[in-house]
Amino acid sequence: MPPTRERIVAAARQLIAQRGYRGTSVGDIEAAAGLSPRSGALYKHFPSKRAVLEAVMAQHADVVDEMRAQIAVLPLGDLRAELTLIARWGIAELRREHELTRIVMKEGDHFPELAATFREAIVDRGHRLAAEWVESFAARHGARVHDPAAAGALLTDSLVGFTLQELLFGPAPGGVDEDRFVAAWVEGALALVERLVEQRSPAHA
Amino acid sequence: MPPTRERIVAAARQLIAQRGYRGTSVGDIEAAAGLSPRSGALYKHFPSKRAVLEAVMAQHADVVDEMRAQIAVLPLGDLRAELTLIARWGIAELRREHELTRIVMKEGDHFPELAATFREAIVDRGHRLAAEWVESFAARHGARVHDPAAAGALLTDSLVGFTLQELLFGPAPGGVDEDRFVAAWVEGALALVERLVEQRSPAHA
Amino acid sequence: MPPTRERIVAAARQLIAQRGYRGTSVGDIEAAAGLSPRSGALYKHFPSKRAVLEAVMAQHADVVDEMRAQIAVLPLGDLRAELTLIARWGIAELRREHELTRIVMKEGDHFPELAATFREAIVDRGHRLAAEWVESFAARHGARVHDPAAAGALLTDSLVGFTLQELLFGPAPGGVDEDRFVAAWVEGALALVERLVEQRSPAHA
Amino acid sequence: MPPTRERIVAAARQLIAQRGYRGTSVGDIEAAAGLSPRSGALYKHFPSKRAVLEAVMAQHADVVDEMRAQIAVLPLGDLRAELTLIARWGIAELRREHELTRIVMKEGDHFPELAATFREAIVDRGHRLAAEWVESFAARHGARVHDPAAAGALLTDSLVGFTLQELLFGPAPGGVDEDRFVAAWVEGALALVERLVEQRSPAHA
DNA sequence: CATGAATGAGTGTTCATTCAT
DNA sequence: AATGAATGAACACTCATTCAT
Repeated sequence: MPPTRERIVAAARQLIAQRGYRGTSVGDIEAAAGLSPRSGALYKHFPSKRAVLEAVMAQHADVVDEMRAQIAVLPLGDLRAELTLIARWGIAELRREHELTRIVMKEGDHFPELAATFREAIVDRGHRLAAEWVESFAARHGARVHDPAAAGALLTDSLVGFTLQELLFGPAPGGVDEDRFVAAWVEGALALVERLVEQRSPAHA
Repeated sequence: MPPTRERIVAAARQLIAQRGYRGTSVGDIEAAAGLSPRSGALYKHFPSKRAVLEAVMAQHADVVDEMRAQIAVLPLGDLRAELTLIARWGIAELRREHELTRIVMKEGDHFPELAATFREAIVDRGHRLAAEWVESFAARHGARVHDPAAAGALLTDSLVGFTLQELLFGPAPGGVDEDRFVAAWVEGALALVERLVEQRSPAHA
Repeated sequence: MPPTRERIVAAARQLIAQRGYRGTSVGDIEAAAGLSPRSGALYKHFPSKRAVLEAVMAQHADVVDEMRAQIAVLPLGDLRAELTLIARWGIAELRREHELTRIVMKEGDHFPELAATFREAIVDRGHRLAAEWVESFAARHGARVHDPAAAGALLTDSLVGFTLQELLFGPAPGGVDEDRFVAAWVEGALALVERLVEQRSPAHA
Repeated sequence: MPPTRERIVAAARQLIAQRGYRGTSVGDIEAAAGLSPRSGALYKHFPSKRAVLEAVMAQHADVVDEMRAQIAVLPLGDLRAELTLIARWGIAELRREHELTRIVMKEGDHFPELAATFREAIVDRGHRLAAEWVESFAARHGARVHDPAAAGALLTDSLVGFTLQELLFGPAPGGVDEDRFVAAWVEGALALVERLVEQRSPAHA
């Protein structure tokens, strides 16, 4: 059994993601961590309820570091295959952060540093990665793109939008599932980058 | 001054969007509605706190109906102009629902009917509108599209993703603003639908 | 329809007997009196909730006066028949006062004058009547009784005990019903007064 | 100092007997139990206010068991002495249950199980004991009684009536005190059982 | 390190009462 | 005379936090 402190953090992350910060009582966390509920045992490990939430967010930095490592390994072969991989990987990553995302959605207003951390670690990084990919693609075709950041944001935000809706509402009954969405996204991405390269390369020449 | 009941609903919408349902006390709502706080005056107009939240969500149906009306008036001329208008209008609509969206993000878990209503009224409708637009565009070019629903979801979700991030984190400092995002979106949409039409149209063969 | 004031008193008596004073809200009384609940309409007729209770008790004096009149009419024939009549009439009277009795049981602590009034009007009167009957019976047999008040109390309190239990617990399932209780009471009363007369008359002679 | 739980039960019994269930606030009970009022400390020991009332009634089962033990020890010598003892003991027992009785009178409507428990534990038991006594008395004289249950109810209910009036109104000023009432009761009981035996015994024929 | 008891502030809700209409 | 809205004080109950053991 992991040490009590870690059990508390894990329990808190799960509960807060489900019920929100105010909706989760210290007693709930204690119970879920295997302590006797309402005993105050949590306070041997954290000075306050809020400190537990901060620990939950802090724990998150590690996760983000893992992500960075994985990204380097992306294969470069068939363009369509590459884009499909990117899309799937992005969705998977966002899903892995469901709980943290939920917490940010629920408590971001009250814990702005928390929201800021999350944005830098996940969102901004995603935008930057996508922008870099667009630029590198253009470079591979000897072209330059007018606004690669915007293109990156577009590619990223559509994945984010899809995932957040799934998170908020569950899978749509009769809606577009991941496979179809990814297929559409790949087609759109392909169309976009090819058009960007076409548009700009003649002008540049 | 609008009648008390309406003031209560307005106050509740704002407060709950900011602080969440549990974070907003009946006394807070009363105070914000110009009643004396902790007086229980709210209960002359609603049987419970929860009923206030339901009224907040109900109020929303009207908004959606307005949307439908506006959409019919969309001009059909220059394609790029049309898409720009669609994007701007979609973002504006989603922004208009910021508060409701916030409430759904914070309380969707606890009030599933609320989330379901929101999904049907806003998200699903958006998807359907976009899918219809794609199909009508293809029809205008005598073509058919493989998976118009997926294309519609893609177009919609990217706007949703953009707006939700803005909502969650505020405007990104040094990030992509609405103008640039819309420009990228229009380009992407254009590229996508043209490619879809080419791929599928018999003319292509 | 009787005037509002009377409807309020009637409604209050019933409700307070059922639910107690604190368990009955002004709104309940208003509703039961045909006024719109929680409107405060009661206060056009009474200065306070407590004043309503006082009016309920005051109304009671009339009832007691009726009792006095009936008692004179008691027939004097067969002794067993006479006692049976007394028992049945006593039980009936106590039952007629069920609601007031309930109120006294529930609220007597808080409204001592109310309890005192009730005692004088019902209990003490019963005791006195019974004592007088015992004495007159002894006189009819040319005897005197040692403690007619105690004998009267005994005869009265057994009826009271029977009725109060019925009131508190409802009719006992498989218990002794009114007919059997009255039969036993008559037998007991007969045995008692005959013994009292025997005991004392020889000593007196 | 007895443990907190017991102090709460004791305080609750007293307060509820005086003021009724609704008239007694959790804060009142806490204060009377030596806890800080309105602190919610009671909820460490009971899940709800109602549970406290139930504990008060449950406590009562022990008392009844004691009664049964005492009754077995009743001496069998002089009949008049035996009856006097029975009467005094019965009155004493009923007085010991004054608080519980008050609670049943005030709250029996709202807590029917409570009233039912009380009835079975106290009233029905009393009736049965008295009926058995009458039968055993008749048996001692080789006779049988027509309706021993009714006779038992008569003997019991007169004691109950006496005690309830005392409870409701306090000792009557200038009324019949316990000594005189008991004397009358013994005389009545004696007269009754002797008459029942005469009536029914074959010796009478 | 863990527990049970305690505390005081707070929550949603009810209610007697007042007042303008 | 009756109503609907408003008020402030109460109530049952919850919770974050502290402390002695």
